[in-house]
Amino acid sequence: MTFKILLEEIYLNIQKIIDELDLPQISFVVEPTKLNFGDVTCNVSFLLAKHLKKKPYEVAKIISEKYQPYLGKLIKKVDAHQSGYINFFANYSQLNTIILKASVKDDYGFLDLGKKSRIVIEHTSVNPNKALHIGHVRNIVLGDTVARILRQTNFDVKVLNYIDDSGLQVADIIVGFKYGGFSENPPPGQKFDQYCGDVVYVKTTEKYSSNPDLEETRKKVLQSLEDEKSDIAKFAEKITKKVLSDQLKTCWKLSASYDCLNFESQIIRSGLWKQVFEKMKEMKLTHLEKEGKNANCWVIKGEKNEEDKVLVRSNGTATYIAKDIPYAAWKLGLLPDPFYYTHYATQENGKILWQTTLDKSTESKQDFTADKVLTIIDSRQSRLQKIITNLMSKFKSDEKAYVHLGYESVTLSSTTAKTLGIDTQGKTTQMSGRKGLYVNADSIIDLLEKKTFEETKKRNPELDEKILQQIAHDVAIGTIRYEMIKQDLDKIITFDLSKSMSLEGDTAPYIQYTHARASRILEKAGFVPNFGVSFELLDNEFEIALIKQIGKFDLQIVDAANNFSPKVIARYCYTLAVTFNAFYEHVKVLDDKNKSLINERLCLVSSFKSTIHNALGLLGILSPNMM
RNA sequence: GGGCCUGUAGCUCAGCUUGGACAGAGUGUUGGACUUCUAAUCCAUUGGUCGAGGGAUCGAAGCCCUCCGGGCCCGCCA
Repeated sequence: MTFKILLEEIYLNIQKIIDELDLPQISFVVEPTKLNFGDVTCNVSFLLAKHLKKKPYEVAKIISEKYQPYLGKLIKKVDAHQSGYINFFANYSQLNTIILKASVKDDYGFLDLGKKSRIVIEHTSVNPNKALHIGHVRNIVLGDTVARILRQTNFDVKVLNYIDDSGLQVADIIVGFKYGGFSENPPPGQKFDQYCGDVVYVKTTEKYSSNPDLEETRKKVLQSLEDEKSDIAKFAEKITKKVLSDQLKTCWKLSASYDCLNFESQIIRSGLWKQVFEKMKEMKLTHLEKEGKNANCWVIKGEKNEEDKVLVRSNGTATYIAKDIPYAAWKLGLLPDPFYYTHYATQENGKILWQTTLDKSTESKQDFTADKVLTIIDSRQSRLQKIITNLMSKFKSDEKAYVHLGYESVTLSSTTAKTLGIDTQGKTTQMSGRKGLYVNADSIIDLLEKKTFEETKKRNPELDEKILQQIAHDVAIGTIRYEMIKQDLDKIITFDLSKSMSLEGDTAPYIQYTHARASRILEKAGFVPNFGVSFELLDNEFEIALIKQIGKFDLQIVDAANNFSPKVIARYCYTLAVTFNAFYEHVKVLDDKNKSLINERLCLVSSFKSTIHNALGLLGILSPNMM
């Protein structure tokens, strides 16, 4: 029972008034006020003003008049404002108790939007030939956060990580190992994924321009990758699994987790493509081009002015997109599942991570398909994703079955590019794995951990090294996750090394710090606050403001879940933290002489603490008790 | 040439889905607050023709149209 209930009650009552007065049915909004005009506001009078040919204020007066009988327990006053808004004033002596008691329950912020329905999310999906860079981190954090929000709203979420282990980028490092003379062992101290990406991949791709033979070799390697019995394929499997294992360490460090790893090589060998291709032919979604530049190719017709997309080359081989289509169809459960599943690892949160296999002798069948699929890939792939979305909507007869959640990429600031040895003349620049121009995820985490360790030690010199390290880690991961999530998906993030080290203002540490402050108050109080009281003493502006914010948690979750917009939760966390800091500054909880008041305030602090903890948890950010 | 995204304070961004009450934050500037529940904090100060123009509306940062600036994508590569 929270703000949401308030809104719903007012909405229903206004609807009743509309019916009673026989007014036209319109879709009005009841929402929390942004400014200091009561607690809840409604725009119905603006909308009705048009139909009734009256001024909004006149309509507001009529409706607020009619609302009088509905006033009572939760709403004590309704006011028709000059501007035309109808403003409602909550009865805090009642609402306080309701919100505070609800907020400390385990299920606070758990909403049943999904009704346990299955949703599959794919994210991360990094080529297994290099270490993760800061751009991949945006994908991982976005995907993981959306998964957390959907779980919180009672969806049965399964997270997939697609491993493109048979693509060109993998072929590149195989060429490097087999024909470029690179050792299979990295120099001491270097992670294998970093060695593959920073050294083998970069140096091998450099050689192609001066060595055309090597490019021929790459083509042959690429072909051999598809044949599971070839030595190249076996070797590649060994290498990519090693890279993958290192990449996953980074993902786990970022608090991300998965349910299943899907290997592209197995999708190719499974024969799923043939089935989908036949289906597409039947449904006339692809056709064989007779003439023109795509003669003898199977193509998908472009919409309007868009180019046709080649599916099968004139030599009969399938193109890149022909690997993605069966995978998408498989995720939607449109094809019989050819895979078996083996245990890859048990993750830190206790969840088992499975991996696909084609080996029938292995243990089990699992189900990682759903009627609803969310694929998280950056918007540079929007065009391809749009083709797949269209196809899937026809297969599934559902426009929204397959959703591409796109986001803008992470670019490097010119100063950061310069530290990597590239002069971009003041402009930001796209990262490039091939050129070795990127900021490595592990190294940025390390830098942040070092910095947060120093900051924490400065404030808590008496603390044990291990505890300091744990706090530093939680704050560092919080910082990087928050930076990746706080802006909208369609905004480019310009990554700057020095700016990313900021721990003040609108950052995770700011928010985490409020949690530490609240913990300390509760600790110093020396007793567990008693919630069995009426909370009528909490009536100053800081207390009320804080209770109000706490009561808005579930509204934000609904918004975030419906729009796949984790930023909403990030903004909520920040606003809630700001409100708490104002309270902290102006209300000395433990100083008061009135014991009952201290108790009620401690309840409020406790309520805040658990709400901010839950809200940060949705972002995959932990809340230390000390900082 | 076509498609997608974007333009709000010096800088980085909310607000736009659902038009309505003085356009909000952070950072930066300048000044102030730690014998007090941790100053990773708070308070004050400074700062905006909401890219430009037009349209519909009683009313536009938001909706429609045109233009301008910036980014990304458009291979029988993956």
